[in-house]
Amino acid sequence: MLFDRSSSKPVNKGTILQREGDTHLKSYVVVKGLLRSYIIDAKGKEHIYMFGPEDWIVGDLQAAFIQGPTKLFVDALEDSEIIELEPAKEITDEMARTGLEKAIRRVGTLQNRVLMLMSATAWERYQFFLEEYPDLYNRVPQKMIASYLGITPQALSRIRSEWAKSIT
Amino acid sequence: MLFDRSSSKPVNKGTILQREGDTHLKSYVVVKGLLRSYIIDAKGKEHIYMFGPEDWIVGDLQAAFIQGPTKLFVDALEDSEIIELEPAKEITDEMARTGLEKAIRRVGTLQNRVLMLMSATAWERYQFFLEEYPDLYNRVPQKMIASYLGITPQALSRIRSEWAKSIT
DNA sequence: TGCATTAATTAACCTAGGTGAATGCACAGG
DNA sequence: CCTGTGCATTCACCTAGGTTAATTAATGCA
Repeated sequence: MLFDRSSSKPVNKGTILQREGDTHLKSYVVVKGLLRSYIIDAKGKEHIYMFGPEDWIVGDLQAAFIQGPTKLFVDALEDSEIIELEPAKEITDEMARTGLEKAIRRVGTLQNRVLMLMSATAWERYQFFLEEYPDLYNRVPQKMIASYLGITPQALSRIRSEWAKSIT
Repeated sequence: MLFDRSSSKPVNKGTILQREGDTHLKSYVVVKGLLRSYIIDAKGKEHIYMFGPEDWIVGDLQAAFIQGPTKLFVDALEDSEIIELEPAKEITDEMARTGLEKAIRRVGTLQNRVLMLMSATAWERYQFFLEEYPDLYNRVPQKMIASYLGITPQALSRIRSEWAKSIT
């Protein structure tokens, strides 16, 4: 899956690229840096849906495809370089093919995540994160890792300190 | 999304259509009846990944696409009529288009599920199930609903009895 | 450089939901 | 018609992780 890297544009850390309710959704190819997508639930709590380090594609595939409003926010956790993929009026055969591949890769990621969330303890979830995003554990604040795992920052801190003890 | 319903074949309740480790994976269009897919985790526990009532497509999209082995089992919870979609050697433009639509629909379902699993209490999960599969609550045993929600049958029983009390 | 804000840690306490075990039901097979 | 097996329910008990709050460590930012 190749993109024209010369057309990438810079976004500063903290920039919000997509908000809940937005339509005409783009997708974002991360050339450099780090994006994330997240929701804010009915109780006002933030839940990270996915991280987007280099080479990942971030966006709401589903809402973009059906041209409905999204529930997901997207913002930049680091100064980044991204390529914006415009929403298509007309889907070409070529687009369907590359889109299929992207969508299926996403299904795989989500499938693992669902199975993980249904069966894993907090400690196992942390292991899962370390495998899924090996280079992120010291790039993102722990409260965000916790949010991604569906646990509190305190619980994550506990896990890490027990783990540190266990290897002494 | 139309299929040739005349080519459907019957499967008996209890038939296992796909096992962990299988390759050359088919997808199954449910014409009538009910399938489910599930995993068995490292501790030997069964977790239902999705139900497949009428008009749903069941299978491991990801593993089928990359032609790897699956982690998912698929079996029939009722006597059913299904259409088997063979794994494709060559993906035509037409297949890419319909496949894209299926994959994206699946992404949407999984996205909701992830967000639900990360933020919802057992009671909220049950509500979610009732909305997602309105006609299934009295078609599948409660222990399977519990397995789908990621809670124990006892917890589901508690929820239901509290709910029954609350409407008295 | 200092001040203000946010992140991480730790500890005490609480609660939702898990575990194990007992009981009653339902229905499948002989 | 009986009997076994598995499902649902209920209860007592337990524990992982949530909550609240205080303390310290980082990280802006002026």
